[in-house]
Amino acid sequence: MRRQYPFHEIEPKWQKFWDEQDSFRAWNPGESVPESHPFASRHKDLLNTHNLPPKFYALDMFPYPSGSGLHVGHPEGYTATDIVSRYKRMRGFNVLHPMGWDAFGLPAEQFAVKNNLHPRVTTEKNVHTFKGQLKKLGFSYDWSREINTTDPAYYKWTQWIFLKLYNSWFDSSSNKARPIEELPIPNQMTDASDIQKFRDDHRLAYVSEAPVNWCPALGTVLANEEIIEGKSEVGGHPVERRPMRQWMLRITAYADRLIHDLDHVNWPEGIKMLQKNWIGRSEGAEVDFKIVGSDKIITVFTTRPDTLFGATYMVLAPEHGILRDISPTAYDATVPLNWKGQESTPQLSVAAYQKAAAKKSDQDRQLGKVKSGVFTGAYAVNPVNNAQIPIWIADYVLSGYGTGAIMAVPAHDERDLQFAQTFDLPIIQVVEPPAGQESIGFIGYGTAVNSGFIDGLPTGDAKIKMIDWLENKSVGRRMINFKLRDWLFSRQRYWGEPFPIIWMNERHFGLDDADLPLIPPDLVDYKPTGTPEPPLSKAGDWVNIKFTNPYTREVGEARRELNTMPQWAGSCWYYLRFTDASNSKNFVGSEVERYWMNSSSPDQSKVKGVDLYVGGTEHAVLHLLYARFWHKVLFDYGLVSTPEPFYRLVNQGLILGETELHVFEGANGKAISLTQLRDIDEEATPEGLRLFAFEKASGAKVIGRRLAAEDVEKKGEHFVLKVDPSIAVDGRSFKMSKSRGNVINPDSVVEEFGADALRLFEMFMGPLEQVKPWNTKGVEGVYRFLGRAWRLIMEEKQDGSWDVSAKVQNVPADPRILKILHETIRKVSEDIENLAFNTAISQMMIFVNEMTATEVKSVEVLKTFVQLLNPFAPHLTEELWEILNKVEGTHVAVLVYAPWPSYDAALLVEFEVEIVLQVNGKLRDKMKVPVDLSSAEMERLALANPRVAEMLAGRTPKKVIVVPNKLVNIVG
RNA sequence: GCGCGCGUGGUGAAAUGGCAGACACGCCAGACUUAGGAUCUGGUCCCGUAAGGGGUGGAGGUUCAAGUCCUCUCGUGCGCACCA
Repeated sequence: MRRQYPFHEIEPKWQKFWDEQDSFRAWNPGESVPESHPFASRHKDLLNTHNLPPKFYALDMFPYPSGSGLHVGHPEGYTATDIVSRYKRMRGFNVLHPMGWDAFGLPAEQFAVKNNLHPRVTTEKNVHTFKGQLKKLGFSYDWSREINTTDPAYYKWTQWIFLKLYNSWFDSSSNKARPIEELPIPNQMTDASDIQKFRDDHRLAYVSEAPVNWCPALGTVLANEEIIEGKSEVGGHPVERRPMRQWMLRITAYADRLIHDLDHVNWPEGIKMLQKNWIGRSEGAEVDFKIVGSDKIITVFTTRPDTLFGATYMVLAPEHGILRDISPTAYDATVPLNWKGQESTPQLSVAAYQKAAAKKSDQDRQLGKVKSGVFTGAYAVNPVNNAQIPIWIADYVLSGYGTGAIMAVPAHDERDLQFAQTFDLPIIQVVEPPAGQESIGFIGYGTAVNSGFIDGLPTGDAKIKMIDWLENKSVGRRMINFKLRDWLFSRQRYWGEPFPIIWMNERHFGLDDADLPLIPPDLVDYKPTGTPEPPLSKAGDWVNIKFTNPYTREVGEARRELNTMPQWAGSCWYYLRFTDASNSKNFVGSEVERYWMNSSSPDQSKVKGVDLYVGGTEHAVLHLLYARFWHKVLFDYGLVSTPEPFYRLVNQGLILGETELHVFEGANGKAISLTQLRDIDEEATPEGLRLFAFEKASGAKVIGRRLAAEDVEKKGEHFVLKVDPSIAVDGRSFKMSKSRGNVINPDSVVEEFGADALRLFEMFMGPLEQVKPWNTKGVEGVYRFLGRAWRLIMEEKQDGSWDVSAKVQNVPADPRILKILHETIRKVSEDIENLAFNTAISQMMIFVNEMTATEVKSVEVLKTFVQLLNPFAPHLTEELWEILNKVEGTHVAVLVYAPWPSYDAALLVEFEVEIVLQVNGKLRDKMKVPVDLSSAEMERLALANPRVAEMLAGRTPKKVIVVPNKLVNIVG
């Protein structure tokens, strides 16, 4: 296609200019701004008093620099924050808009292993590619603050924060993290090694031997959060449970705060909900059950203590530690008697069942399948009625939640009912449902029955009375439980932050801050070992060191921790580092942190944290939860000044591949033109047609093969399907993927249409938060719009070069145009604040359409319009700004720091408004009346209208509704 | 199964309870052109020659007035999934 305007010259020109001028530099408190910088001239007054203007922190989720380069999904969110950043800069804010690289992680290492390259090398290469691609899109990043999580100068502080966690315990009385030295030691504890162990058990970063998710294919353990349907999130490999010694972070201590503080941030409700569900708070009670013939007690957690009288058996998770103690006979041998004490067919031994359960993947343990379990031979005593109930083990009870044991109330729990029916266990109704509902299997709230002292109480009251009773008798207590588990924080990987931890005599010690960063050894072979032994074990010199025990001063052979941190570590605090990226003394300077993370202007008094954070929903739970957790620990120490990191969060919607047409036979469809499909042109090969036939649930007959070139006929300019005219065609969009062949490369879009068109299109597609398909024709549409805007000012000469149009003149604005201009100022300003970029662009299109039709074009008006368009299409507008300034004969200043236009409300006042006349709610006519006409007068005019009279057909109006300046509705 | 969101032209979408379909794609017609995958102008929800009527997944409801609010229902997307 012919170029609409010379973007190929304009874009590199201004990118170079911005680079050289350092236009987008954000200034920290205490920094001196060079007089030559446009920021200085814009904020002369403030800088004279050594003050900075109000800040605005617009943050993108920094990318993982993958080998395949930028994807069109990246620029979507980046453009949104860039528009806001440029807008805020013009509004006079000191804008922090940074970018960096989340460069540790599995894919980099896997790629490196496969191609026999060091991950550092491939990472550097990928970062270079990404950065080049981003620069070509004209984002206003302050590149002086670029950070990379794999840079020792950065991960030094990641390790430092880890040590903070390591050297802390959670004081539940003050609900805060405190230094481990302040942990109260039990009086009777005097032995130094006991004390050390006691402390180790309370650290926010601790070592656990619990069963973890081991992924043999990846050669590492994974966090619960990284497992989807029993498979690894990365690669989809099977995962098995096995006990391993791992580092955990005590995120559960913060569960309550992580829920509550969501009330104070401006996030999408859906994301708040996801986090709340993930944390999974539930209120209930713990109940202690005595075991018959033993002095042991089993504690269960229940949200329905009111159903305690209906507990007819108890179930323990297979991994429950008490099993060996309570069922010595049944543990290794089969139980000869069933739970009723009768002889029965032999069942598995407890040990055998445990073994079988451990092998099962999570998927095999899913709901809906037949429940399995074995009787342990032991009985527990129900504290409310002293009934002896059999104790079973079953894998439908999870070891990681609550106490790993439940009281089973089959009458009022779906799973317990299923289990009871399978094993013929008693079912006792204890809740009477509202009328008309089946009582057995009823799980809602009703009235207590067959329940002694709580009979007749509604469920809510019954719960309270039961808990009071339990607490009185010291056999139970009020309890809140969370689904959230502690965060498995170690990985058996090379390409991650090494732990600043040393092991000596089976004890771990944290490094001193002075020893950071701890840099990993340069291995020749950093491939996973295929066993739980991390790759770092291969670096003998690095691993084995002499160490002095800081407590005992004992010197000896020690070993470094061989695990590395997960990829999430670096992204947990990068937004803080951006505020002070080159600070070598601190993870971030406190004055700087306060400036950027807190409100600094009165009108933003509620804004705490990053002002705007835009990214994909894929991080709705993990990254955002982890980062909030770290932030809160830092907050407890006063190292950051806000309880939450991100004030306003927005999720951009996924961009799907271009719509594919799917064809059916037999339904009531018609042959359609295929020009919407870009790949069909004269050069198209049969393979090039992205056209598939597929089966539709409605039963339309399927063509059953991929369409070929023969199926398409050329009619004039268009291609038409040569299929039966009774064919139905359906359009569908899919996620972009290499295998589907529908990935759009931003580079090729920039090449063909320019960066401004790509930016504009991604914003024009629809609401930012919505999922939407790519459409190359749509890019052409906004590209044409930019061309029209360019041609408002420029004219093409015979030789193809451009010159200022003679229609552009130094004249006052036409009043009609002025009104549209001010409407556009208002609409664009409001829409940017609301991130409604699509409608802002629509308004600017309306303006350009109007302006195109005028003969003489006022420079002043055009300049204002160019300012409005600038955040969206920065290159084109800088060029036009320069040209218009020349025409006007004014001093050329960079548009980046030009003040944002304000609209004149007086110009928007209407003198006449169009009133809609309705009869019985139906539009019948319209009339023009002076603005703010009285209701009585409007009514009179409406009734006098001939169309209205006609529609009333002589009836007397029963009622007349008058909405001032809007409509009159006559009910007749 | 549970939770949340979304259903508007051929397509992407607009619409503080007040004229449904702004803006754009596509399509149709015209102008200018050696040419047009450039540009410009006009048209384009459905039925109807028209008057008029119908129309925001479906069925009800509230209201003078519903795409918008309520109830039910169907479809679809996302998330969680034996969490006691």
